[in-house]
Amino acid sequence: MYRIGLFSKISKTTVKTLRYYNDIGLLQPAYTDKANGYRFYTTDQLVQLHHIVALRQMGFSIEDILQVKDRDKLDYVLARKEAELEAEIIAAADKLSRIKNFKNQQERGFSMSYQAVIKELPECIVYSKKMRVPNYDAYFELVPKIGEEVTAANPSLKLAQPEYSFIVYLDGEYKEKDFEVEFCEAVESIGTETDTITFKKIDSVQAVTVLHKGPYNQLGEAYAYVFKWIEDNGYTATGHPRESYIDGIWNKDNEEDWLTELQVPVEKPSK
Amino acid sequence: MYRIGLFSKISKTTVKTLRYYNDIGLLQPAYTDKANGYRFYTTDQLVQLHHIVALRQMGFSIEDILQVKDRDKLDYVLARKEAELEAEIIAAADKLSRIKNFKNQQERGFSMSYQAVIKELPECIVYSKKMRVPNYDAYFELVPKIGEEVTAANPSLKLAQPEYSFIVYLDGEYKEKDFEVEFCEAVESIGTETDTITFKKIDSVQAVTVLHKGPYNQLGEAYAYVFKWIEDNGYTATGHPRESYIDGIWNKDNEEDWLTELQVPVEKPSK
DNA sequence: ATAAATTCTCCCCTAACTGGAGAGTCAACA
DNA sequence: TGTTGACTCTCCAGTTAGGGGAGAATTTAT
Repeated sequence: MYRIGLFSKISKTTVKTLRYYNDIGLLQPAYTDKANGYRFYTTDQLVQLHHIVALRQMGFSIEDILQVKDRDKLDYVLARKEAELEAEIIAAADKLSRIKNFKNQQERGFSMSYQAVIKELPECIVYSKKMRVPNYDAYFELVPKIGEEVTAANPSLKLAQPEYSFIVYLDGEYKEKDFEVEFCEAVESIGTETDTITFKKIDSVQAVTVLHKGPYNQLGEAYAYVFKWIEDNGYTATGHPRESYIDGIWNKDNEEDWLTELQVPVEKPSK
Repeated sequence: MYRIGLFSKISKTTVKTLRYYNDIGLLQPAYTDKANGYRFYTTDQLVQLHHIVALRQMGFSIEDILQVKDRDKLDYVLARKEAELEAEIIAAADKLSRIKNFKNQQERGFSMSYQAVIKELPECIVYSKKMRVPNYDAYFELVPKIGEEVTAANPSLKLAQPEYSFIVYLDGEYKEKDFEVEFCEAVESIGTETDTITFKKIDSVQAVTVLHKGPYNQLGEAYAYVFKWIEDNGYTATGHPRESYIDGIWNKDNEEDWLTELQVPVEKPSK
């Protein structure tokens, strides 16, 4: 019979941990003195504790170890933990990749410091209109007219909150002039369509996003950055990029203050 | 100016998180209404938050991000986090390796279920005697005599607490009879040596340990297990194995109750 | 005017312990 | 026998990065 201090040295486990394991019922001392509360351990507990530590070193939580006392659940818990660890390695490698990418970008002293963030874009309902425009300015002149057209056909239709309007480039590549685009604006519900305007539900999707501050003719840099980022970090683009307009001519006079979020749907290939 | 709910949707960040970031001073709203405590955000905060989220997705803690506001510390924090992530990947791979090893062992239905645990063996002072013995029984008959010899030369010398005596095999390989061994017993301080007995300090060392319950002639299985484990899990043995005697003839009559901890100093090769 | 939605603060919860306070207990030494 | 000093006890608070929920106040919509 060893008292807790000696047993802690034999087992190389702290006294605090032994008391904690006692409290939560993971490892009971062989005997507890009723009068003074002293815990007494034997080599039986040493064997049990050795087993517990072995499982802890495999990464199991204490909850898991309590479960595993039921031998039937062992296989299940083992398999689950294995999958968890594999996911953990992937997640850490992903972070590492981002950091290396960031350091690289710093060293090269990119003119603008973009930051990629992965988000889940929630599903939404939009009305959409496809068109060919010669340049950005022409596009932004058209937008209010589209709004009027939709309101004419759907007088009580409301825009979604927060407002979310974006453009999708239908050309295979990025262009600065004469491009085929689809304008989308999120609304609360599906309305009645017109010749040129359709409604659709867009499913939620994972996307890498970048904020671009400044005029639209510099968006090219943001595109370059984000597509390089996607490649460098082992993702794959799975949809058309969206430009979501946050601040623009409608609320900021100075082009330098315009704010746009570039969103590119991506997936991480499993292997 | 957006209220918190709307801003939370725009930024895809929960209201709870925004309030928390406000509390800890990571992201202040543009304006807080004194009368009702309402927080108001602008697109300025959107840009800041985007940056924060990017750093969080690289794995930085909030503490780190607060530090990084001081641009000088950025490089240092980046490098440290990189090292941490690499260590994390190694640790997870290590756990995974142990689990796979454990599953394997289960399937093969090993006769005895050994469990390997890695521990730091603390430094200690021992007296030591080298000798050649024909077998275990002869060895255990000699041990008390060594004790007497040491006590004769050092009447006031005390054994370390907990008691720690072990045998080191000096032959290159494991043998069951006629082996060259070094007997060591931990004591409180260095004493005066004799012809055959020397004192030395043993540095702390990392070791993989296995508990063996039963008679000594079955220790061979434990050796086989532990050396296979070392190889399977990518470690390297860096010293002689020690047998530490916990329960034995001196306190247990039945051989089946004897308990021995096999300790093999190891290192994890860095690459 | 009333109902519904939004926001506020405050408190508790997480995992696996660690650190410390204050009090009681034990063994050794003078 | 008294007194240290070592040991042990319980209880409380803190760690991360928020999540859940209560109850109250305010704002918005009907």
